[in-house]
Amino acid sequence: MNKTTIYDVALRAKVSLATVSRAINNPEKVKPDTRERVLKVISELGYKPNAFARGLASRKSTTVAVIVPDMTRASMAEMMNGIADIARVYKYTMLLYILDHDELNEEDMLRDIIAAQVDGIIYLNDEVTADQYDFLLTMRNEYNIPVVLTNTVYPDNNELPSVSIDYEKAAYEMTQLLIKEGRKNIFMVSTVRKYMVNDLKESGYLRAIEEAGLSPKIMRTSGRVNVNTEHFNEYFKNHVVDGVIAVRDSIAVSFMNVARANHISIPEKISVAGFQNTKYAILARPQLTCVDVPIYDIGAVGMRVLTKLMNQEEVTEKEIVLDHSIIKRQSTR
Amino acid sequence: MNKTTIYDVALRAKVSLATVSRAINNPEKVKPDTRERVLKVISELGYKPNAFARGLASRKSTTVAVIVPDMTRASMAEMMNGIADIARVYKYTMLLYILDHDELNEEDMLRDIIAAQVDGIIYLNDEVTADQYDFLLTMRNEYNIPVVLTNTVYPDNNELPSVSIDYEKAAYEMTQLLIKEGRKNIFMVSTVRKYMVNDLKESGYLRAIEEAGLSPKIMRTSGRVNVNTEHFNEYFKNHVVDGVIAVRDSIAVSFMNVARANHISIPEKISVAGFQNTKYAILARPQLTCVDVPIYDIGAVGMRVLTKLMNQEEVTEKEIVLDHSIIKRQSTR
DNA sequence: CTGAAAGCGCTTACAG
DNA sequence: CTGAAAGCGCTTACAG
Repeated sequence: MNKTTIYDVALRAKVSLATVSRAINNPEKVKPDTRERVLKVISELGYKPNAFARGLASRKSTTVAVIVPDMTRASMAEMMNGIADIARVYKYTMLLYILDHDELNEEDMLRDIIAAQVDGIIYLNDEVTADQYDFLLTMRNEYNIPVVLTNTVYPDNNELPSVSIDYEKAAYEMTQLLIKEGRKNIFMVSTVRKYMVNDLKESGYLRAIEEAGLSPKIMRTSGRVNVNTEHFNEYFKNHVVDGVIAVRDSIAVSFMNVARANHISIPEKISVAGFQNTKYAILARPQLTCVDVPIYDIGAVGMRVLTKLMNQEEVTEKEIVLDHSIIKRQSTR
Repeated sequence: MNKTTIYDVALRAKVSLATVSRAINNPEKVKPDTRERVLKVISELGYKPNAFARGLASRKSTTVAVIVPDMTRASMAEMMNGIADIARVYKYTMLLYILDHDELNEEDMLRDIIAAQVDGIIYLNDEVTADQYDFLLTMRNEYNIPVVLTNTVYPDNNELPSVSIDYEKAAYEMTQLLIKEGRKNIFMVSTVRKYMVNDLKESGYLRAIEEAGLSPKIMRTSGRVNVNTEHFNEYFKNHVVDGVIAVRDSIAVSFMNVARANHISIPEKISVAGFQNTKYAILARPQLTCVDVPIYDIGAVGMRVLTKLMNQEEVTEKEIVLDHSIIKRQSTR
């Protein structure tokens, strides 16, 4: 067990513990040769400052809270990788808070996070309710803890720094692509449950459709495969369709499955597109055309912005919009 | 900002800070009415003990390290949910350590984790190298930090508690299923990169094949779709095949895509099965028969075991094997 | 059942 | 550039 403490290092390096502390935290304040002597002892002893003592004394934790509302999102893992890689570079540890669906107790979480004394908060993915947004604002304004939103859409956000892509534009471009293919009856397949990010996709779709003088057709279904399969079967009996843009890859694939079961060939009869560029898109047949969201980068850039904020550096751009791209595959012509 | 401390509570409740501390940590040691008075003040003030001070004084952190070697695994998110739900119940906070692929610096991580003073460690998923295993043993034996492996296969493990399913048996059963369908040329499609969990699947496959007097055929390919598509095309030109069991759903789907491109009907000509029961399996056409791994439960049970160990409770079963099941869909007959 | 006091292992003004 | 000392906010023997 024999934990080595700062005293052990000081003793062996023949300096005071204050000097050891400085050698670690403010090396420039220590004379080069003593600094080296101290650092040598540190590595000999394998000394690592106790995080609690350090946090208590300095009021800094070099810890960030990663708040995840929904762990099952396909993009989660990839975004976490982006965050983790940057966190590693800047020596931050990640505290993971997965929101509980049953009872979102912001009050409790607030206290937990404050007790944990995190230096920053990064909020992942899509949905943030008004309550949650207020909670994040409280953290920032009253507790002075920097907050960054990554891949999170909040329409009235003009307070918190964010990193995302322009979903409205992406949907606009994708819709234009189908229009240029000559499609006239293009449906946007969105979700029954309301997601702000899907609202943006719908807006972009509507803008392109209206510009082209076509009539907008938005269908809302479930993300659950067995449910939406039924729904597609029923719905498209009575609707003419030659284009489908789904808000998620998996929904697009689900639609393609129904189309194939009904002997409707894709992309000959219907062009289909999705969002995200997941593995579903590549494994599907035909392979799915979709918007590629640079999810790793969103995480990495978000964490980088957070490190700047935690370090009191100036962040000029509040709302960072990364480039997306459209990946054309076999489901469109 | 005004952080409320234990002194504020003590003052207002007219007791010493020791009593406040006891009211929180050892309520039974405090007279009921003082206890209630203290707790009332605590909730009035919204007091939450500072985690650092607490950790420093008590040497306990109510924090567990969740070590994730590979975040991109499909099972990751679901297992995290299981862990998080139980962690929440027992009031543990999760520190997330995502291993760096480039340089697995166990030494550094060990120091980090020790510095963080976690009460327990949970190691997720599949691979653990000999070095990593040694590292975990060191944590347990020298630093006295309980460790639990979840869904992690280590052949020589007889030290660390683990929660998993019996992959050998699952593969054995799946192979038997295809044999009963009358398949004679059943391939196991495994990975080029060596994974211990896939070794187990191969063993189970071999056992069933040998029992049936058939000849074993193991093919190894890449998990990357574009690579294995090529590979499948090439390989099966020269091989007779009427059954395929892939070590992962996505590989099975990839194989089905190649089969369809070559106008080989599934399951008429070839039965195909996978492992995990991911969304790929359901979105594929035909829908994929596969082994269902109760991944949420593995996480939840693992965390539960860890709470017991951290709480010095006895854990009778060192190696917990949860039930799996085989989900028959359209890719087998 | 309760309080005074030591101590956990650091950081950081303050002197020098 | 370096050291002595206070203090961060708790827990926990030790008395009573």
